[in-house]
Amino acid sequence: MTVEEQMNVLKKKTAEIVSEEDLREKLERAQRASRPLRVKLGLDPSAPDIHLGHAVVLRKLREFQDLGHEVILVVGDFTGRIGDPTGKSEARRQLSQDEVVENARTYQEQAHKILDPAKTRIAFNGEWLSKLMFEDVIKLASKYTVARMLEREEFSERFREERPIYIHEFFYPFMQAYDSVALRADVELGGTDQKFNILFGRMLQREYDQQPQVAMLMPILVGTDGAKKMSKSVGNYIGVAEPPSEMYGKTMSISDDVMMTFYELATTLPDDEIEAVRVGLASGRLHPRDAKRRLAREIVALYHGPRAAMAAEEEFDAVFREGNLPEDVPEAPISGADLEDGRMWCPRLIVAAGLADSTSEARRLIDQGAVRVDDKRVTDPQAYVAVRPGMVIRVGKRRFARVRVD
RNA sequence: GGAGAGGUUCCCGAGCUGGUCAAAGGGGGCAGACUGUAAAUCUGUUGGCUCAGCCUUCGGUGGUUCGAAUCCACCCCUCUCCA
Repeated sequence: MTVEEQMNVLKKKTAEIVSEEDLREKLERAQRASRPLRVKLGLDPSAPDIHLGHAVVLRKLREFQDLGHEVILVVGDFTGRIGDPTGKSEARRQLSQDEVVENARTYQEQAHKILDPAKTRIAFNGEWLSKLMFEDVIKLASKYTVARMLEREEFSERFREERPIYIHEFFYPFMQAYDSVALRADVELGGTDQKFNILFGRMLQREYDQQPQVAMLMPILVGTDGAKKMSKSVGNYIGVAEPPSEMYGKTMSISDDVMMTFYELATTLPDDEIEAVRVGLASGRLHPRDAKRRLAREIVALYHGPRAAMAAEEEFDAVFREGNLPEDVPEAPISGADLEDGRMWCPRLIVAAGLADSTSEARRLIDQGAVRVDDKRVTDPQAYVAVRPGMVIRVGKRRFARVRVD
């Protein structure tokens, strides 16, 4: 493939490239020397579930792989023990080495749903960062000023709002940048929120007389709430490893406003088909619900195949449009010893079945008319329920349990 | 080291001339209604406890008081200014 053709593939759906000229030059040089580019992605090891937001970046990496380039996933085992200020108003919790290794394993497994495992290398940045001496760190730190560090939105905002910024957080960009130096990265990918860190890598590579890496910044996907960036800690994410029904349901729960964004960033539909959906919605010929159903099917199919997507849709319709029970209702073991005369106080039963955290919460749910036992609504928080094996307790629309008596 | 401002329930943020405070308001979560879907909107709810009552919460520890998120002492932490 020619360099221009590669450029066209790589530019597609990418928010920003710093700089395009550098990328073109690197591609040309790589082609002449028939040496693949080394493309780096840093992974935060604190939240091991890969979600659709990560997938945007991973798909771009996949394109690099398909163009014959080399992908290196850098697991921040070292940085994970420091905490990344990105997108956080507070410093992150520090992780133990065991947690980091376990998370990395999960990451790798999930990333391979998108990446080509044969062309993916995993590296742990502790490998080189833990070898640096205090003297080395001081030298690194002497290359950058506080004022420049505060250019970073995250820091300046906290500074302005008089919220704490800990000194060690300033080292995060250095560490990530040093990763690029250690790996001699040609390209680093990340969300647009990673711009500062990735550019920092360019700066540091120059200091080490390396050709600065190209920053490839991918758009940020909003979460299911339609407001904040998709992230595990906010809890507004759709994970690539989630079961089809969960994925389908979560997609159906996004607000109509962000539907098109999801079409663009979370599916692999060709541009003209996405455009057709947009036009259909705008003209009113396409019902928003139907557009969202299709979106949900596309997303599920991407990770579980088209058959699972159809099945998820059928189940969704059965459960939420018709109010039926889902395919597999989780079993809740109830100890026979807790029964009085074969009966149990309803709030207690709900808690025992794992459908509420406390009897207080269960009482409230009953008061609110959310509880059904075998399709019969329970309205009295004092009620006792005759417990039979196989009976189904439903709390709200989404929580179910089938009773098993042990 | 000195001076000042703060630390409140999941988050933000009132309260802080002592009881009427399990603590306003907003966000988020959950539920109900409606519906076009786990959209939107509206309403309710949001510490625990077999619950018209009781128990534990307002940075920590002690104290004053019949009674403390509210007053006092000491300690810990954050921010600002000075050095």
